[in-house]
Amino acid sequence: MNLKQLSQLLELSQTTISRALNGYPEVSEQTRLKVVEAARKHGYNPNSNARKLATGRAGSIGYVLPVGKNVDLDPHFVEFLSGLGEHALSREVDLSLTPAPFERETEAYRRIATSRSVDGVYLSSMRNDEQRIALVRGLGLPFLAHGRALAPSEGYACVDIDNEGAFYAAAQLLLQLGHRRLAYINGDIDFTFAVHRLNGVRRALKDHGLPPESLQHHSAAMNEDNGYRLAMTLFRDTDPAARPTAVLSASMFSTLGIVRALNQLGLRMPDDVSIITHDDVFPFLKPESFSVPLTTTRSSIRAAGARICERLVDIITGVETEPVQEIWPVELIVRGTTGPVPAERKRMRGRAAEAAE
Amino acid sequence: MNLKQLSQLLELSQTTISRALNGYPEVSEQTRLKVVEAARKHGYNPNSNARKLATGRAGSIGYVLPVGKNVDLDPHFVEFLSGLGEHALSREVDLSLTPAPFERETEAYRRIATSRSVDGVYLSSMRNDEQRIALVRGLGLPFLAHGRALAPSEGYACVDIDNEGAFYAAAQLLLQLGHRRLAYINGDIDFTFAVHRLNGVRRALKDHGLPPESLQHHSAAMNEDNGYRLAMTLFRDTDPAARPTAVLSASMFSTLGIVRALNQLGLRMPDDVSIITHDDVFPFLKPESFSVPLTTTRSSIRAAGARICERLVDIITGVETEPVQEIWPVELIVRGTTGPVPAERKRMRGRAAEAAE
DNA sequence: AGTCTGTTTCAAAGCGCTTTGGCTTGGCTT
DNA sequence: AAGCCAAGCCAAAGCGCTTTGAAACAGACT
Repeated sequence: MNLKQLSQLLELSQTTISRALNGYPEVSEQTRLKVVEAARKHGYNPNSNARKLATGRAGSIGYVLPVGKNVDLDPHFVEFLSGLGEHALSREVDLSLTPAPFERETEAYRRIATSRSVDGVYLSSMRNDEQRIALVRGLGLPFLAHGRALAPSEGYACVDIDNEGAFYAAAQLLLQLGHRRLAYINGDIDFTFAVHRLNGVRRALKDHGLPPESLQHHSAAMNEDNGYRLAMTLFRDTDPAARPTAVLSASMFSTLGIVRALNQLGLRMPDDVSIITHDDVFPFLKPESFSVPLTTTRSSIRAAGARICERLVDIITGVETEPVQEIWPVELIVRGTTGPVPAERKRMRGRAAEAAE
Repeated sequence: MNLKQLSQLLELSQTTISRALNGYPEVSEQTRLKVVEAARKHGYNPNSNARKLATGRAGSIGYVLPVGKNVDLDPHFVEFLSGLGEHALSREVDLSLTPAPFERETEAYRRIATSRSVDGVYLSSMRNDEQRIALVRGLGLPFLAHGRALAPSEGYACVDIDNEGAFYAAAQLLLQLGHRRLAYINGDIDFTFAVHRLNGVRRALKDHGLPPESLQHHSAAMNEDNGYRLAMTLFRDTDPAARPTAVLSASMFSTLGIVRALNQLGLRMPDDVSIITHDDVFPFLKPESFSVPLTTTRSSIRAAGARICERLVDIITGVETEPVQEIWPVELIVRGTTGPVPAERKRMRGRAAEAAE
């Protein structure tokens, strides 16, 4: 059933049917009702490709899906997608994923843009040497970034969290608890979020008058393996006197591994080691689900997905005109894995003992 | 730059250009070269919507994304997506996600079908009361199911793993190790995979002449929380003599929780409790990444994604005509969490002691 | 020279929708 | 009675591509 057939059936012009269904005012309420009813009854739906061609609007937002034998779509993506979908629903937009290996990414964006298959794209996993902003802008493709680039640092729309602020606050808490030797098990430093977070930690150290050497920084993909491996290096292979007393972790996955290493080495949280982890709010892995509930910096990646969909649609439809950089604050939630530095703890126990005598 | 402009530029008809670019034989090699070169140079890409309209092919496969405030897109999906994308790449198909809340799912499929926005869909998370197969078939929408329905049990194309066989083998191993009281922490029993797995476990028990009561079966969404909660119920709240000595777990996420509970209760694997888990092969959470490496049944959900994309394209293009049900075998991989039943273990230690005297 | 065959090109007709511009109609003003 | 306006409808022209059917041309064969 197409428009022509329906129009013949109703003995009305295609124009009228189209207008009736799309809510234009030039059609009487009476005919509109008749049309809508008939369309429902005969299961008529406009052919989306014809409509797209006629309007020039695709009604969908695009994403270039990085794929390849060794590329893992990480769970952050699906959580983000969840949020995006949640909002997409209310705006009736679809999501079009174009798989592309890293080396053909540019080509993929180019194709998306010139073939007009989507109205706009969102970019995520921003890198330090980010090329895509210039690319899609040059292609005239509306876009919204999840995260920020280092350069250009302004002049484009984005949604990001205050990574630097979050890790500044986290490091500050540890410093206030007396910790003087910190470790940070960061994500891949090629990504800007990792850079921002590191900046936050370093700034906190500096503000406390500590030298850069008081931080041991490791950067690697955020997964259990790396968390375990790096924690083992930190705590097994180093001089106990030089060991960090607190660890910042960029992800709950890394932390799974860190906790495993600590357990294996017989180190306890927070008595021997304090931990603060960034929590992206995964429904399937919660900070409370650890042997000791994790102290975390928290920001829902899903909420970001929903917001990004919302704003991207606004950008596409021209509601949002100026490129605004929206930076979300991040909560620091203290649970069980943060405590006074061991020496301090000992001293306090000592005092308590004295008092008891 | 569109076809018309390019044709004027080259002083050739649109027909010739179109044919040259699409590899039809009716155009001389010389002009083809000229056309291809000019297209590349001017960055011409056919408008995808116009092409879709003209050909009637969408060049993309669809998926109805379940969303809603309380619906979690689980990590299985993203892994699956990874595989799908990997293959989609080589076939130049896109992936179109249509978000829909559960109660409007039917409507979403209907809309997808009548609007011809995709060439076919894949269905996943098959339920016991599966309605979608009849629905999409009725709509004339080519499809491929990931997993099987209970009814209809045949007559449609699917890719599934041998869930029953896998859990039969897993239960059998435990029984051979002397375990007589098993627990199975299953996924949501509304899904067919959970039913198949339960069938496998029950069949193994029966084949060993054990009564149904020797299995404690719990069904819940597969996450850390539920794993922890159910394991606590099994091991803390029950009479030690009636406690299961081995646990089957449907997912690594559940197992994270189970292991946490066991740790907390001071029970050790495999000395006190044996565990076998199903492993979907997540890159970010591996069976080796547990305090004791997990014995697992293994099947890559990512590989399934790739295969499903491949077959769905075949189905759409008419290469695959008969609906084949492809059932993949599942490996059982013995690692550290499976051992003899505690009593047996004690007896063996007793023997060893006797022998030593 | 005339016919035939095969190659290469083209004009034009869709695909199914939206949208422009114009046409009727009836009611209202002057 | 003539003129005007808004409301409601329509025919037709796109949107940018593919594909059909026909034409033009060259070379080969009578």
